[in-house]
Amino acid sequence: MPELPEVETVCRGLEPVLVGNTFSRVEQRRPDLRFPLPKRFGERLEGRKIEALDRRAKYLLARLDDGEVLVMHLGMTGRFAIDHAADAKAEPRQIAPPKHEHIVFHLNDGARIRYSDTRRFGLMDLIPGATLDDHALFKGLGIEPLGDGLTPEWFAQKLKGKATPIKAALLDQRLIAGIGNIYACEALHRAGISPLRLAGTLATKSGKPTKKTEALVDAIKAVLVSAIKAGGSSLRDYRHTDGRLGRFQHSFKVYGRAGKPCRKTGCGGTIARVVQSGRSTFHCPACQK
DNA sequence: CAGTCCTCCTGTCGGC
DNA sequence: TGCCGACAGGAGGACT
Repeated sequence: MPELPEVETVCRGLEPVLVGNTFSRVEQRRPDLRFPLPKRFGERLEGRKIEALDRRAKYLLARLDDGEVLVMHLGMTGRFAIDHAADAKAEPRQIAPPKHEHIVFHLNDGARIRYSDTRRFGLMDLIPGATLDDHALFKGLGIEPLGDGLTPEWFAQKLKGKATPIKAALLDQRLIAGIGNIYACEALHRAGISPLRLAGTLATKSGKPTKKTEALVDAIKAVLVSAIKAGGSSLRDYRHTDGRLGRFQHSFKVYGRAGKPCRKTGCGGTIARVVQSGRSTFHCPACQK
């Protein structure tokens, strides 16, 4: 579910509540999400002040005052909801928590942050900040698509000789980190590139960028920036931390639009759905080459 | 090594 | 209605 724009939106929603605040108590209702939660997870968080909240790829990183980092990933269905201090106080104690609400962070000022995750593909871990980059989750993670590193020259060099379809390359978090199924489809449509095209054909033999490489780099950045501005995309589970829905799903040109007309001006094509490496790809065969 | 497929888990939706 | 299969935003790990 949540790809870079959704995680970024969640990060911006949590930041003003978390940063400068201190965990007073953590309710942990099951021992694991996708992986076992760290030993003594709650106790290790209690009393810790949150100094900063960052996003890396699709991960949220809460920097704690003891040098540890609370790493959080939303998987497919992870969701944070904030109860501000006044609301948390006003509401009577719940009789039974919602079925898939697994973790509740209580903060010193009385606010609560509730994490729910139906499918439990999310993860949380506590990792020393100094070793974060060497941790298995982050070692080998690719560059940020909205950073300075993503240039046509860099991308062409990476794609050179690749025999995999460009759609799969966009989903490979070891190259560019943060793009998921929706934004891979949307970026390719925006760039006029077929998702079936082999990645290596987006560079010259010597690894130089082509017009297509440039178009794709521009499209990736543009679609992610637009989606962040719209507060992400809401399909099934994704919500802002205040419960609002994202709006970018209304701007989809291809995702989820199989059988509908292509929205590119003057194209006249029909959006098709194909399956690539087990996942749905939406594209317009008429204008994506 | 590169590339592909399966799997974790729960819920929903469409077809018969 | 009920049952069954397909599918859903991710990504680690096991294959070939």
